[in-house]
Amino acid sequence: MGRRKIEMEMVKDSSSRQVTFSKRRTGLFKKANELATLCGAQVAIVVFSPGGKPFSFGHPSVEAVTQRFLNQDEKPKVSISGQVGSQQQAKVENLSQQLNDLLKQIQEEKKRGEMLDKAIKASGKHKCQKPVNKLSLDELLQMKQSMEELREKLKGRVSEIEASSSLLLLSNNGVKEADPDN
Amino acid sequence: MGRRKIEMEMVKDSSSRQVTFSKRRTGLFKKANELATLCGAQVAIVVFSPGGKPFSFGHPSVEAVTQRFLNQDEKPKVSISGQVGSQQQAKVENLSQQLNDLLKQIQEEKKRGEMLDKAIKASGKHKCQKPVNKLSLDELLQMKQSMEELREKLKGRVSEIEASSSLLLLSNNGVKEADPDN
DNA sequence: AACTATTTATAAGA
DNA sequence: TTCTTATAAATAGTT
Repeated sequence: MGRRKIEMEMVKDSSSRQVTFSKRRTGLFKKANELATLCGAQVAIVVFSPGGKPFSFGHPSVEAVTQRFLNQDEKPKVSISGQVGSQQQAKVENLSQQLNDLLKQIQEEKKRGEMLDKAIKASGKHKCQKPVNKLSLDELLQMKQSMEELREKLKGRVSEIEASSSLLLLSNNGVKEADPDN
Repeated sequence: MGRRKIEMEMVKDSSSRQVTFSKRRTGLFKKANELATLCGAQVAIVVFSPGGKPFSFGHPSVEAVTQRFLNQDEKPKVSISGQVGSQQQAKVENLSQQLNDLLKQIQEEKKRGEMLDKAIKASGKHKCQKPVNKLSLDELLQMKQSMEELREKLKGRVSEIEASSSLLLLSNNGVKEADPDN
């Protein structure tokens, strides 16, 4: 977005990279602030510069966003209890199992996709002797579209789940704002 | 940045606000990805939509960045029954890792889908009007159906996992004891 | 979900 | 670093 278009790869010169980082970090935080203001959304960002320095942005604050889940519904404070602990453990294990299942099913879809590829190549090889008719081509295109839609949905859902897990992690540890100038 | 300049205040119309959120969230994540790529920086973002849905972006992952962030200014953390707490944390981390892997596979799938697109267009160029042999056509139709069925299964499964995530969050909330601000 | 007219971000340069 | 400016990119309104 400047005098010239730049390749999307690591800026080689260390000094230039630092300049780019500063400019773009400012831009990113500005965008985040706009998103929060315009949409009433809550946003939390943590960034480490190439030099390893931490920066953060939060609206209303990094902490507020990470604590949101906990403040959502009031829960009676439960003291340390082996029983609660094992319930948690069971839930984590159950969650892991479901993720495994999901993984397997996605792999199955991958196989099917590969078979689809073969079918298409095969029909192409025969040239016009046994070519694909319009109907089957439409079917293929439909199939492709539905697959892409599925992937998009999955991607979105997984992001949401990831966010949940991350926030859980944060809430268990506590969060602290970093000084942007350090 | 569009047809007209807009005021930096909450978009009043709920529907428009949702559209604006989607567009800008996409833009924000793209900017974050560029920052990470160009500068070799680590970035983590968590956003709540006006509707309350969580979204996240992370490079290399939200977990990796948040962990680093939390670890840098290490605080003596009061743990209920220290052992259980760290076990839970380890499990959540592992869970997050699995989710990351899922994301990667989905992205790989997307690439494959793009190649499929090319293949379909290529076969379409031949303008072959003759139908494919019955066997392969049946195969294609079968494949399409099974894929659609799989799609439904996956959608249901993801919903279950989301529900489990919520339960997990709630259960952990009940056990939390240490002050998150420390 | 695409499409443009504009605005905004920013890569170079000073 | 900060400012300037030519250009690339994001996006508001529209379809």
